[in-house]
Amino acid sequence: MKERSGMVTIIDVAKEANVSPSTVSRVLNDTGMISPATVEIVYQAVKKLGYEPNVLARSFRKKETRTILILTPNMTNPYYSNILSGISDMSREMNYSSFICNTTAGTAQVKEMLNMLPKHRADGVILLASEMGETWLRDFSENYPIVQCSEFDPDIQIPHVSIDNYKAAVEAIHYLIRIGHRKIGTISSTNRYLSTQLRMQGYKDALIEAGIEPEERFIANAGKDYSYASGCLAANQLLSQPDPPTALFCISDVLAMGAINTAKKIGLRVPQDVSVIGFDDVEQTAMFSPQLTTVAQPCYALGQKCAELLLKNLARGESISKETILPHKMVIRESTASRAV
Amino acid sequence: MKERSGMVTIIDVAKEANVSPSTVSRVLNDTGMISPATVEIVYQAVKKLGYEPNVLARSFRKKETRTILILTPNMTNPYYSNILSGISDMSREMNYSSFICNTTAGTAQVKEMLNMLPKHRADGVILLASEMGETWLRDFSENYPIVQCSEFDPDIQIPHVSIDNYKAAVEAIHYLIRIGHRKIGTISSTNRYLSTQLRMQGYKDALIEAGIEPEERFIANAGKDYSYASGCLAANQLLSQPDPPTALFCISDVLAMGAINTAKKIGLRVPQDVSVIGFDDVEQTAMFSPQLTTVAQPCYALGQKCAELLLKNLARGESISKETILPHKMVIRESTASRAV
DNA sequence: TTCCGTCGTGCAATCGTTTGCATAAACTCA
DNA sequence: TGAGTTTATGCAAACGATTGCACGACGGAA
Repeated sequence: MKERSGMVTIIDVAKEANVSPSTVSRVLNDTGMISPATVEIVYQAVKKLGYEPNVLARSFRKKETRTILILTPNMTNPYYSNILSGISDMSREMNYSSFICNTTAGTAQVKEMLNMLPKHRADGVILLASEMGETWLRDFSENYPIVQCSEFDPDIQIPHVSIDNYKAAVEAIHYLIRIGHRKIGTISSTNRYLSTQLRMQGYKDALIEAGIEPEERFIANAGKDYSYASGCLAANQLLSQPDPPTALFCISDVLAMGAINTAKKIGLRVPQDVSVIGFDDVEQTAMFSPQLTTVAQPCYALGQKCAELLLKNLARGESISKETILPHKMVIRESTASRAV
Repeated sequence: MKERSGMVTIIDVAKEANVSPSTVSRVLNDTGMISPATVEIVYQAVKKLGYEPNVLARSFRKKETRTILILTPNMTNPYYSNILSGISDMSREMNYSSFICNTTAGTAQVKEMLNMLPKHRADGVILLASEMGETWLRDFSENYPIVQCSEFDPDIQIPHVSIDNYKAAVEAIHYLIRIGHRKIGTISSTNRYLSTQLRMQGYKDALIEAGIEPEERFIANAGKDYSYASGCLAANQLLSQPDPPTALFCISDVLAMGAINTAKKIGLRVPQDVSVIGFDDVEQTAMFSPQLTTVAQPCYALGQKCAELLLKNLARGESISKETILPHKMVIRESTASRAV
């Protein structure tokens, strides 16, 4: 790699254009009044010298990085990667860059990464998937711009964007009941996400509302990781008991796929013997066979919205509304079938 | 959000510790000689005031951002997201941050993003999936540190990390031949990736080596996007002809899944009637049914290696070796079966 | 004691922009 | 024509860290 050709600064441009650095700066930033003639001259000098403003110097002076931090527990999971994609694209659209960081290691790592804000390495942060009970977050949010995506803690009023998980669950169960199911199980999780709690509540309430008493034996918990393997395990527990459920509401698509493959292994046909509903609607649900019936979350839009809220606050000082709910949608495909009542 | 409590600078720390700012700087950076006593005093002052160095000022002065740029055509595709994850984790380990940018819009967008380097917004760049023929890249690489992941152009000598695609394809075809297949088709793509070209060459050479003449009618091209839908289309073309192939070598797992589901739709059983091999070994291959036989790429490690090479160059001035090949691996699962000869 | 090398520290310049203030020129309007 | 206003520009001081250079103190060798 050859030595970078002597960096050209705003001073060089000023000299070339026979004006002061201030004027060049004003032209480039379109701030202050400058005559059209000068503008033209400056642009020509910029072009002639191939000047590129030093973002570092600019950021330093203006005390803004035009960069946001995104913390995600995982970036290979399609649910998160779609959100990340939404955030990322919207950021660029609004002339911001974004640092995406895995925080697999949990709270300690989150805290460590959040230090980027006091260090002036980022202007604001979007948190994906924070668990409940992190009260220290409130203090942090009083000092720095922050938006939470999908998950939040109702007791800690931090601006957040999500879907209505309770309603979504209720709708899913209603649908199963409507097509004739009475013995409806669920594969939930032991994590501390609000969404998990709300979906469980929706599941129970919808059953009760229909006059069906929720049964403990129809409820199974997958691991915190929402992994395929733990979906298999949970499904096995539910389906291999005597008088098993005829329908399963899973709180994620991956879990649902595990459930379906497990059902097949046990010798049950999906959807003829058991119906399965997933949650999220990640791409692979349509490639899976049978194609998954699921509750679709607008992941990409969720991400976009988070970025939009945060950046409008950063760039224009607009305050961030505490709660934004985006619409979900039941997508009925092949993994559910009606049952003669 | 309340006003950030008056930022504390290195000068405040210096005052508190009764030393000069230079000394504080030297303590914090562990550069130059300072007495243990002073070190102690400075650290106490830092702690007492809750001082966080202003990264912006530091970067500006040192002319380094400790940030790398990663350009990917897509971040939701699990193949890429695993690489990104590897890069990302390794960067953090080496105390660097990374900007991840989608460059869906193609070359123009790549060029635009690469401008972050002359603008001093990043110190180096990792390119995922560059197509061949981008000769302007050579000039760029002479001025800035750059590493290419997976794809590169042999005519443009830029440091790169990848697997041996030719050999991998040859192995896959050998395997199919060994288990009794003679009519072997391939689903390739019309993109301009070197990997595509090499895999095609490997496919043909392996057949010829085994005394089988490659037939045009056994070769189909999916779209440039490697999408599921285009995999379905290509498979349909291949399998619905008279005397169809008994095995399919697909250049990506998603394509393979499309092929398998299409085969099923046509009424062919996989693997009994037709064997299918994928490429990449993304997570979902194991959740798919039948589980996919495929050529595994070490995506995460690929990413790690790229980051390691780039960062060692950035941080320690080590030169980057032009070519790094990581091992691939055939993973035999359920989508292939031997055929009575 | 004198000389020299090493150690520990401070001074002040510097990095490239932005921006508050001052000012000169050009207009407006009575 | 002169006073007041607007327009266009330059000057110089920041921003917060790092770092080359200088200097005093100290220790050991001659």
